[in-house]
Amino acid sequence: MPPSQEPRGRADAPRRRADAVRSRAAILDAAVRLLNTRPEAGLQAVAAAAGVTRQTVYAHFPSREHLLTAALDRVTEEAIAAMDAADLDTGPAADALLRLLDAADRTAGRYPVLLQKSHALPADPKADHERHEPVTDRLREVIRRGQEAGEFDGRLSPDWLAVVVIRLAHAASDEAAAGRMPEEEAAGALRVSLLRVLGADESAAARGAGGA
Amino acid sequence: MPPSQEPRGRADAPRRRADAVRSRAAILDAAVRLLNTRPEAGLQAVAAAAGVTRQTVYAHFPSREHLLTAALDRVTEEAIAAMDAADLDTGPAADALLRLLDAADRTAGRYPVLLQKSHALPADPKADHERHEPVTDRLREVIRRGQEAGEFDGRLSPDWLAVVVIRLAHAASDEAAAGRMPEEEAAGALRVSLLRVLGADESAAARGAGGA
DNA sequence: CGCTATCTCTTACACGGTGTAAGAGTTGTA
DNA sequence: TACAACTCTTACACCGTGTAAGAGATAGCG
Repeated sequence: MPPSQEPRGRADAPRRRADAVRSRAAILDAAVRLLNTRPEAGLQAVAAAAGVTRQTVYAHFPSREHLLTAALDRVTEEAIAAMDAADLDTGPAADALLRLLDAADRTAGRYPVLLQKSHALPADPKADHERHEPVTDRLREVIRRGQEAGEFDGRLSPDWLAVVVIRLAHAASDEAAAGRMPEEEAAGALRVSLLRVLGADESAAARGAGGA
Repeated sequence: MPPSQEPRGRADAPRRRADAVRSRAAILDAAVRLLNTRPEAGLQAVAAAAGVTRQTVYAHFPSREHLLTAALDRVTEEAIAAMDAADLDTGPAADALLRLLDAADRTAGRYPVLLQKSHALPADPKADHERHEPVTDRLREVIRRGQEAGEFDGRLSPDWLAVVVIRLAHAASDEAAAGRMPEEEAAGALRVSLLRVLGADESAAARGAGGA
């Protein structure tokens, strides 16, 4: 994953110094790490964890909320990269969808607390939705492909079905995390539920049963 | 809805005064009203809206979180009452389920912001889950009844299906609220999705199509 | 009606987090 | 080396939470 933000093509940008990028990265890093285990931590603590003063944090991020947003963007990028690594245009759409969920879950599973509070705190739900767009885009495409191939039923729109898939995946994940369902049972219930709501015949379920 | 908390059978309770209950109710009332439109409002503001001092608030609720919890309990009670008013043991389970969702949605729709932040802020998800138990209980029962009558498929557990129903209902509600789907389309998509995941044949969907 | 326990109000303080500000010191880079 | 960029130190104002004590008001009892 390339840092992807230093040589900002902008000609009017007054050229950022090397230690500035280093500081920014350290802060963002500390924020992700610390806020994941203690979401209510103050900027003081974040700064300390980054080996930096609180004022330096404010030098890079105008407010707590901005820092939060940047941290979430970082995690989202990671998830997107993981998703792109699992080639979604290959094989049956049902399998691709399960691979997609697996990739997303593996990344998201690394930041449980942070993600938990993410769609809660951010004040305006619009930014949250936009952040997730790249994720739902890929999901939508897989669903659309499955519908066109006759693998999924086409009466419900890919947009709605993408939302449904995400919600159900979260539901299964939450139930398992809360200990109300064994991990394995949750995965199975999720798979069956998804295939049903997608209108796929259940033979597809048997094929995918090998995965955890 | 009876107040249901004054003559607390407890003999050791030193008898609460009338203005105390009045204050408590006013505070709770103001909290629900105010926090619903401005969730970040301080206790100062809540107290003012209740016509009371901040200290009086602390006399009734030891902390902000306790007040929040009490306010959510109040709303939950209201939702439960609405659900019990729609007799769920009558008629086809699919219809009962839609009535149940309608009742819940009508109540929850009155407190959009409050409910939005509710499952976010509460720090520990356990209390949140317990609060919703009475709701999921009723939902589970309807699902179980439908399964036993052969109306729904029985391969997925009522526990999981209850969770699924709630999540999908929230999804449809959110999509409509965010303007990403017309209200009517969201309701339709929800109905079809629910019946599919419940394993009900789609003839039931046509019957319920009259409701908004 | 009057007494008393209860409740409310006023005032005050401590603490922590957020955000702003200015100046001195340090470090990267031309 | 010299300048610009960056960081650090120190300091302040503001707001929300939570605690504390005492004076004042009121409900409910006999």
